[in-house]
Amino acid sequence: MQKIALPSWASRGMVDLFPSGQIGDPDQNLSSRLEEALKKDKPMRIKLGIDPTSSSIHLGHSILFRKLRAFQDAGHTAVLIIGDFTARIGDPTGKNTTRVQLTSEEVEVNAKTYLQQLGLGKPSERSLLDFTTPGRLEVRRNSEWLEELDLAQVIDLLGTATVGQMLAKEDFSNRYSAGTAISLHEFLYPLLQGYDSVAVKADVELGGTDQKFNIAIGRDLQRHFHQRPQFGLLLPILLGLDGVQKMSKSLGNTIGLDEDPISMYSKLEKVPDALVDSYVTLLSEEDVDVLPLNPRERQKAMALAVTATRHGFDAAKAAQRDAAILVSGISDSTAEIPEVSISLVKFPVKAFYLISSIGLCASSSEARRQIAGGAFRLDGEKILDPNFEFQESSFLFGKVLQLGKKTFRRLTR
RNA sequence: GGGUCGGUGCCCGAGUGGUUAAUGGGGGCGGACUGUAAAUCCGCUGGCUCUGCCUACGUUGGUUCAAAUCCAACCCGGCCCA
Repeated sequence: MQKIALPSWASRGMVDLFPSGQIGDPDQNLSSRLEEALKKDKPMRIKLGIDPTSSSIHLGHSILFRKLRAFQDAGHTAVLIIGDFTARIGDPTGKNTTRVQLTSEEVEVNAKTYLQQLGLGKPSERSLLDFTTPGRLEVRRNSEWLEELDLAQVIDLLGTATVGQMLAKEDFSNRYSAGTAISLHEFLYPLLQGYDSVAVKADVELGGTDQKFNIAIGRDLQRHFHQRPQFGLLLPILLGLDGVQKMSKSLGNTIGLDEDPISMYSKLEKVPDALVDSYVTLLSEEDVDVLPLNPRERQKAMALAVTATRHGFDAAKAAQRDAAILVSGISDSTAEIPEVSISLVKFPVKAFYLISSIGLCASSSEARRQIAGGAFRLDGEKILDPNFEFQESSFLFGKVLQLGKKTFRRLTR
């Protein structure tokens, strides 16, 4: 049997696929399985687990969803697992005291926002996942089956893995040798995630490269429960805006999926050069070969392409134009700037208070500092006195308040 | 369970009775510079409609005119022993 190449929609951006054997066994070869599925008109089941501990999704998450969508568009079934059970237990990983102990209500709220961000209720061409075509999506919660496990079954699960295997996992071994605590139930996590694969009879599991271990455990468990083991398809972890660390909310280097076109575009266009190609491959439909060679132009083209996948080409183009205008320091009445209403602000108002009350600074103290540091402009003119009083709200209507080089708010009624 | 070391601001980490909102570094934010950025230099980095007032050094109590610093109990973690 000869090797069948993986279609490009599946291989784009992929960093690892296992097993990837080319021998006659279709269980060893995803290409054959995809063909087989089409021939028998039996869609493959593509698993992706999400952790509803926070409610907002950023571009880093989206690369997995984009891949999931590609499988959907090829006629397969996306099985989206909301890890509500695991989230409720709380992730004990952090050495700081903030244990995320979410109630089931909070998890539900997060899950709902999550699904909305993925495009629930939106037309499918603009949404991240296809929610509408019948048979293309299953949304499951792992409490469905994890809640049912009794101790005997848990012990059975624990018996499938060894301490040595667990300690071989990179983060466990790091923490072990660094002397930081590892709670026993953390060992259960990979097993529970693996059991999810059994429960939904996954054929493929998608994940970041850091998920290799957990996905492999899923294969072991499926074999243990006499199922056909899943494939693991790994995608890179997207690096964040700093270009060094992975994109993560806690590191503050993210771009939210929901961000308006301008801030999305302007964050993207100043991503480090080294990241540009990977952003294009992972976050857009564009082909890196057609990008301009000049690094600055290449960044812009990337920012445009990526923004377009979320907001459409026209909005992205407008954002590009507006971003250029804004950075030049001149406010232009046509520029699309996020608006903020000042109708609730009581006048007269001091500058620092106005700024903190519309949320441009986290606290009034910070607003004072930023003003003193020359960070604020109103219609291009620097505000230097935190205590400057604006007498009338009408004076501010339509004006643009600017923090630093990239944050803008148009003040409205 | 026993011994021992330790828990400081977003993170790391100084400080061992008295100008301490707490040295220093990282990160973040802002300013200058630049192809935006990076690098570099500079400033800021607890809160409060702020010439002042609050809250902060694991928790709770105690000693003292005065405590992150001393004492006690408790909680949490590392290591060694069981």
